[in-house]
Amino acid sequence: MDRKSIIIVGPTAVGKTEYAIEIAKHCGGEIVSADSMQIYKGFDIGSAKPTEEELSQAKHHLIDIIDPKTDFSVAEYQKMAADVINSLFDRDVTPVIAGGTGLYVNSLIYDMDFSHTGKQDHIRKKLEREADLLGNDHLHKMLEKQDPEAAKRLHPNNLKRVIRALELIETSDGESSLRSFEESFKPNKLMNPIIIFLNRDREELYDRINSRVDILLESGLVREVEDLKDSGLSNENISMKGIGYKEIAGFIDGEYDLDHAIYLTKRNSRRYAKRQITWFNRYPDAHRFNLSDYGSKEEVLTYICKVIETFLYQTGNQ
RNA sequence: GCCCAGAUAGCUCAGUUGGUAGAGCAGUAGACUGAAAAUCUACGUGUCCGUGGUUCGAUUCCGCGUCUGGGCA
Repeated sequence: MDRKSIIIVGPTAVGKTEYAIEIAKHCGGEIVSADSMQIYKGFDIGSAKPTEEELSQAKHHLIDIIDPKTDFSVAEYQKMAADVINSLFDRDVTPVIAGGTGLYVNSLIYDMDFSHTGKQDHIRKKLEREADLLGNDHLHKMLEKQDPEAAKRLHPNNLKRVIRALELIETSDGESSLRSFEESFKPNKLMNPIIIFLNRDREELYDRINSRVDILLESGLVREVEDLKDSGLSNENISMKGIGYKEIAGFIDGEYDLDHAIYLTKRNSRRYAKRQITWFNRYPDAHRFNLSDYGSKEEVLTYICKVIETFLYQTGNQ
């Protein structure tokens, strides 16, 4: 039996959800989300989760399952996704992995190893304090002494990364170090994926992002953020750092007016889309589709499905 | 109609004692191994409103025009 999977990636608001559903229907697959916000319970409007109607059209996994008060990370995602994907393979169902979180997708298609030390809160806090007192360069110099390779890759101002690297050294007797992207560029042999990279002309994409933010507000985004805060979530929770959430939270806290919150949400979504495109541009084997080049959704789907069919019915020889 | 102020990057504006210009924001490009919707790095762009004059040289000074604010009638 071939263990083949389909991966749909692309920037926010490009239309991944609807295309993933069509593709899943077309090849009898089930959708596995690779989205770091849609995974949280209660983050419905701001993360643009699929609607009830969309959910009923294809089975979705890894959406709406994590308590937003807990700290979640790629490591957990990788494990959960692997379980889901394996169970789909067992049932001879094609996984259609869809989402915009590049690191999550990488954790599936590349051999990324998260078995070493996890997050170490006390060390992290200590180092953060040190950076505060002595400056970013100080921590970077510390890292340089103990792991020159990692230090070379990390800019001193990228505090989170520098701290993470030091955290690894402190907890593992210098054994493990922060590994580079290149080093882990080995494909995960269990996956055998075909990657579909959906994009649009920049101007059109930005128009879609801007008007989607307006729609999210009309659908009650402010209310959703208020409810989340009432339920005990604070701005410090990782889940609340999502675009649309942190900006509206600032408005609710009285830092600025709603118009400014909307402006920030739109701008940050645009910048995020830009970063996603940069990330997915690194996938050498991705099949790219610029949706702006086609007359209709049906037309694109014809082409996409053709590519997928060729892939699925190739006899696997891995 | 008269008086005053302004017109410079996509936007808001600074500046050039006359030698064709720079900040913020927007934008563009990139990095990424346990926060990733996070975090970090790098980079432009210009008929300096038009027109005539003074000048070796005008975006800068002067005249006229146009437009935009504000005031007075």
